[in-house]
Amino acid sequence: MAVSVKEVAARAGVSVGTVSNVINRPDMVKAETVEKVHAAIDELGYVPNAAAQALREGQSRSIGFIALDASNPFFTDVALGAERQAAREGLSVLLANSDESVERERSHIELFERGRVRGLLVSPLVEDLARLRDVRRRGIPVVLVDRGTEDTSFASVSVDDVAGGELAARHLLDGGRRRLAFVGGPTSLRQVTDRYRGAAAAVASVDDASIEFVETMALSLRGGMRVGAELRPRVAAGEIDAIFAANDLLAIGLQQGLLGGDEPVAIPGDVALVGYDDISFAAAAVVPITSVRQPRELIGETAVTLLEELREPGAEPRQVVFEPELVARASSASR
Amino acid sequence: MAVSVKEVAARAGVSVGTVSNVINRPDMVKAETVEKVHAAIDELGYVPNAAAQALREGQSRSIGFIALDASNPFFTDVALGAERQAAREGLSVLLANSDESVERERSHIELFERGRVRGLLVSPLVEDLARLRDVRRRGIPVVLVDRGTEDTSFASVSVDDVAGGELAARHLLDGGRRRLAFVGGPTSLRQVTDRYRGAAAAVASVDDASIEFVETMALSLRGGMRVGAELRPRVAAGEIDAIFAANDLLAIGLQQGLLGGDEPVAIPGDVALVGYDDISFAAAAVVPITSVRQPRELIGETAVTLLEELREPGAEPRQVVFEPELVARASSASR
DNA sequence: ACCGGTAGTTGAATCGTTTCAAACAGTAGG
DNA sequence: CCTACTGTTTGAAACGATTCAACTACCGGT
Repeated sequence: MAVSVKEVAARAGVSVGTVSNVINRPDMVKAETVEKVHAAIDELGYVPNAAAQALREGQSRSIGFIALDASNPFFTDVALGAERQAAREGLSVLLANSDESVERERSHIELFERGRVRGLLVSPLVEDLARLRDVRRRGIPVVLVDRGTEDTSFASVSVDDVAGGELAARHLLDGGRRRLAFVGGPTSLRQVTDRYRGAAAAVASVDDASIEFVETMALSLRGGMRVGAELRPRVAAGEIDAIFAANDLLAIGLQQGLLGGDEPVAIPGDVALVGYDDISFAAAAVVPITSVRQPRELIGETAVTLLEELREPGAEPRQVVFEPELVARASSASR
Repeated sequence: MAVSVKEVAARAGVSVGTVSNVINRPDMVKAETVEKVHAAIDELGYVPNAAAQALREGQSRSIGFIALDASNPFFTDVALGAERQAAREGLSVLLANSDESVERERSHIELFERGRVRGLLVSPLVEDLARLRDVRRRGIPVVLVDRGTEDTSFASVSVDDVAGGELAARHLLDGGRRRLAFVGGPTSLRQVTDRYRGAAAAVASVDDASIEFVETMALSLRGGMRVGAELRPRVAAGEIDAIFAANDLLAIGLQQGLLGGDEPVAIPGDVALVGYDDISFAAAAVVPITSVRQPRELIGETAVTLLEELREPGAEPRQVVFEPELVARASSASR
């Protein structure tokens, strides 16, 4: 069905080797021949078969990117950065969505491994990195994205989530808040626990301040709305005067939950709100949301760079950590 | 480097054919042999090479999905639906982002064609479908997503954008608005022109109503903000009392532009706002945005189904058209 | 002892591309 | 006329999985 080098060769009246040379090293072929072959390629609509190339080369020209949640704009921006850098090196990025499901993460890893991708960027779901270690042992370089780890045998690009959590909590404390709630989950996500730890550290340094951990099932709009509605009476009762959400989707949902219903509370009047990631929708919310910004596209670019570094023989895996930055908006204004 | 059937065969003390049989038709192999082979597979960490399989089969188990803008939650939801349906059929979906760039669209089409994907779902950028016709001629089935076409030789899944535009405009007119503005662009996108046409038709049926086309560079938050700021004085001057945005990203940006600056206007007091797609952020905006809803995940699922249908010999390409639905929120309340 | 049949296993051929040693044609130098 | 060399082209081998005709071993029946 599909056109192969063989047909092109026959049409141009040369051998398959020559066709391949025309494509890959045209300067060692006579100009006249090059022309003949190109004519044949165009006439037949020849498109090289990537499967055959990958088989020959031992690996494909693609990088696999497994995101925690592709519907979170944070990850699409990271992916955009990765694509950009990959394009510069003549590679492409295939995006897969683990949707916070361990099972899907597993099946995507396998899919990419079967595809002999050139490398894997993973925003890993679980604390257990054993599976990724297996992948690496089989010769596929792995870079962890948005997640640092003590295991320095992995290359990683991350943002200091403990510092980010501290930044957020300190900002709330500086604004005069004392009864904080941290909303996030599942606790199996490192991002969630680190951000909480940072916030808790900041809170511990202030005498009369406290922080409470409110666990959610997922870092989603929906999850936030539910918790927001639950927390509303407690805010009204003065038990909570500030909420730090583990990401912006959650924060936006929380805001909806808090502002909805029969007896909405005021933001920032009754309660201050801080999110994380600074996705573009955070600024567009009912009350613009203060957020901890991460250099999203830079994270993606750097991940691809680290991946390419890993391929050099004897290369040491690097851990790159960026610093987060607080973007203050109306949702956390002092009272 | 990587482990192949050959090594597995050697380790298990059988031939390569037997290893393959164990994997693909275990019931014709002696139980004892199956066990031996599985042991070898586990010990060596064998992962089948998808490139070799694809080469042999003539095509891969993956479907390519080229989205107009992967950072638009609308498309990630469509992709989610597609993935779900694909998973049911044992396939996977590879996502690529054309970012409203014709050049990137072209390069992704080529990438997928090289990869001999099983089919292509495309949300096409340009009116010119010639390139897709070439792809199809080379034997790769194509389904157009979110875009109908007169060319009935293409299978497509779309939502009636003319009806959607009419729905939006009629809603605004019913609310007493008369001086409408349609904001969208580029005009090369069918979605944009169809939605405008529908709106214009509704406006034409009301005597003293008018509609104006305001063109933007892209359907993005940023583009909306810019136009919103530009339109603000004209709204204040009473020249415009309703805005229909070609999608929700634009609408959210517009809202920010209208509400910002020194002399913000009131929504829906001074101007009503309607968006399109009903992405989850629309409801979370400063003023919750009325929007025309499309069955996002269903679109994705249906696209995959149509693709599989196309593979059956002699199958006729189907055009599926869904009906849009208006979701009224605060941004378009009557005065 | 021979035939037919069943169950299990084998290994060569195939897919499309790239590589590389070898072949070839032509030219300059001796 | 031979040698050495350059520039160009060739065709077979290799990558890994699957398929399928051919083969082996064994059993039951005659």
